[in-house]
Amino acid sequence: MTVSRTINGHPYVADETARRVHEAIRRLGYRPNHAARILTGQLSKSIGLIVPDLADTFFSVVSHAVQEAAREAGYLVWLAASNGDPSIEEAQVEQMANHPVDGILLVPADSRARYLKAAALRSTPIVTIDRPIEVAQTDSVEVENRAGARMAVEHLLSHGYKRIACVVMNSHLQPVRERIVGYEECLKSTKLSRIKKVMLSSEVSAPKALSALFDSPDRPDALFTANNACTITVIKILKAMKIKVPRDVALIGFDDVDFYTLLNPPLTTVRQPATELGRASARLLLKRIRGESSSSIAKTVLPVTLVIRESCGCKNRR
Amino acid sequence: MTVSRTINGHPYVADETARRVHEAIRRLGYRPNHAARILTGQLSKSIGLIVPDLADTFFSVVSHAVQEAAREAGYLVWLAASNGDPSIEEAQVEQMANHPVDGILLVPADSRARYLKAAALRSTPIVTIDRPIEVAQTDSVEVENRAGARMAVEHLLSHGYKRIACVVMNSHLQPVRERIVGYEECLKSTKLSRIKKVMLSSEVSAPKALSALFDSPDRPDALFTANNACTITVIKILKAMKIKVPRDVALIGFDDVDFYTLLNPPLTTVRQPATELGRASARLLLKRIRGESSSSIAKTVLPVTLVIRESCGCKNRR
DNA sequence: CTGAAAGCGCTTACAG
DNA sequence: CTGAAAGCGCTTACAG
Repeated sequence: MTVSRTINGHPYVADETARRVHEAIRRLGYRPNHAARILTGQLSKSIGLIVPDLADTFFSVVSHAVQEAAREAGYLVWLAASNGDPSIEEAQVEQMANHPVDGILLVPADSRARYLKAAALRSTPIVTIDRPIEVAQTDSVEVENRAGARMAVEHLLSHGYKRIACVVMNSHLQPVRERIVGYEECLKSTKLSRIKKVMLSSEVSAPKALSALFDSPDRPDALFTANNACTITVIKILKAMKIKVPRDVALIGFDDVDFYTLLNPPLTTVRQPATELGRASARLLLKRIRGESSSSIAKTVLPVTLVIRESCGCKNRR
Repeated sequence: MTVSRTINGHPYVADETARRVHEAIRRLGYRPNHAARILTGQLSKSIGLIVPDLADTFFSVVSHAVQEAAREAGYLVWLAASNGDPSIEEAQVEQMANHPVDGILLVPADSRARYLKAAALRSTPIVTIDRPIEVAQTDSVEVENRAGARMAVEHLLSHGYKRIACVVMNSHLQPVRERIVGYEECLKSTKLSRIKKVMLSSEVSAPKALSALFDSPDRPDALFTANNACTITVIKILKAMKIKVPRDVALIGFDDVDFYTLLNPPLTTVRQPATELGRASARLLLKRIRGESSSSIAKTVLPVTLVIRESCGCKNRR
């Protein structure tokens, strides 16, 4: 008891006693057992983090930020990757909740997965990152996907491009759908360019889809690639097709990566604040855990910025 | 008690009883409390993973593989990043060990850090990834750094390059030091080229160091960049200095990244098996936890491969 | 200021 | 095959 009080810095421990306790702790190499603490109803001081793919640059940056914010608050983080499979994700949520963790940060593989409904109702608070859950209400942190897409398309329009196509992969993902809507809204409002969407279903079928696009009568003069995987695939294929950017076709991607500055031409992209996304979601979850946030759902939307480099044609213009 | 037996699949539970237990579990939404299990001396079925920087592609790929291997074995993983700071690392090792975890996977920020000596002696097994500890003995999984460097340098020599410089950042890291040794060994044995090492201490001072190198009388005709951060920095600077690769100087890097195929020219590099590194270390740790491995230290060294693309001059040659 | 008692939710070992 | 007892290492609440 006295040891417990000393360790936890409770008042009413005589200096001399505290000294002796510390001395004994040192001598015996005593370490408090965390599991026992949890069992008495203390917070576990741990949170879970589940992302689709940790090897993806975007998620690894988000994860790093989460981990850092957690550490600064004295929290440890459990990590899991779902590989985009909702059933793996469900099992991990379950395992984490039973451990128990104080809360879970989640990038859902599928924002409409059935299990999310029950999971959101459990006592373990959940905060979603990047992709809000569509079948239930939880705290969420996301990014201005629609506005970001509009910024990209408006920039292309300002260059005078007339036939702007939107190329996407993983179009089932909520943020990607939002970006498509942003693209459409923008073109509809200006009435300058026809809407043309190309869905790339896999890396294998992508070359065929793109060559069809470029062989069509209204061959695009600019592309908006709505997510990272897509941008990279498109760059590879354009290279193979010997289509030069921005001379033959301009390109703006969504989601920025350091490497893009090294490409030829350096890529113009809509930058998402990945680190801020991680930090903000961790902070929100910790607030929720501490019971500091109100009972209503908190929704944070972070701004994006257009990083202008050369693939949009900005250099040629001067 | 009967519930415990049923859940854990012990023998001697009447079918009818088991049925009733499962029914009750379902009805009440009962979840076993993991913390209580740990307290009775069960394995926690969790391991810790500490890397310097999760946002680094190499470590994020390793982490993804670790996480996957752990999940397949029914283990959960704690994640922490040290930001290269041994004192942060020490605190995380401590926190994980107290939790407790069954074992720790560690990429040490400094393989000579004092605290590692005591940490290696603790009952929680440690397996190092990429960087073996130099002040103590633990299981380790690493890569053929020396041989990899030799492969790179030999390839450059086979192109007829005479003045091959080795450029490094973070030369305090054990694997980087090994690669430098490999570079030196190779040049010494052939006696064709003088040893020339350039240490880049920071991104800020790097341009000056490189322009000094290229202005010197024995300006190099080929570069071996011994780690990823260095390769990227060098590419940026060469671009700014308008030095063309491989026309003006050939380049081979150590550590491969998907993006390198998109560069102009595509980069020739020594590829480390990052995923295999993660999987192998997780497997080794799990074996150690299960007491399956012998009491002696296990050291695994994984092979590397030279991925030949164009920055070494291979295309020009044909 | 210090300590004895009870309990967190499990499991092990023992009794029936 | 089933259950009562004791204990894992802590903390809370109570007594002194």
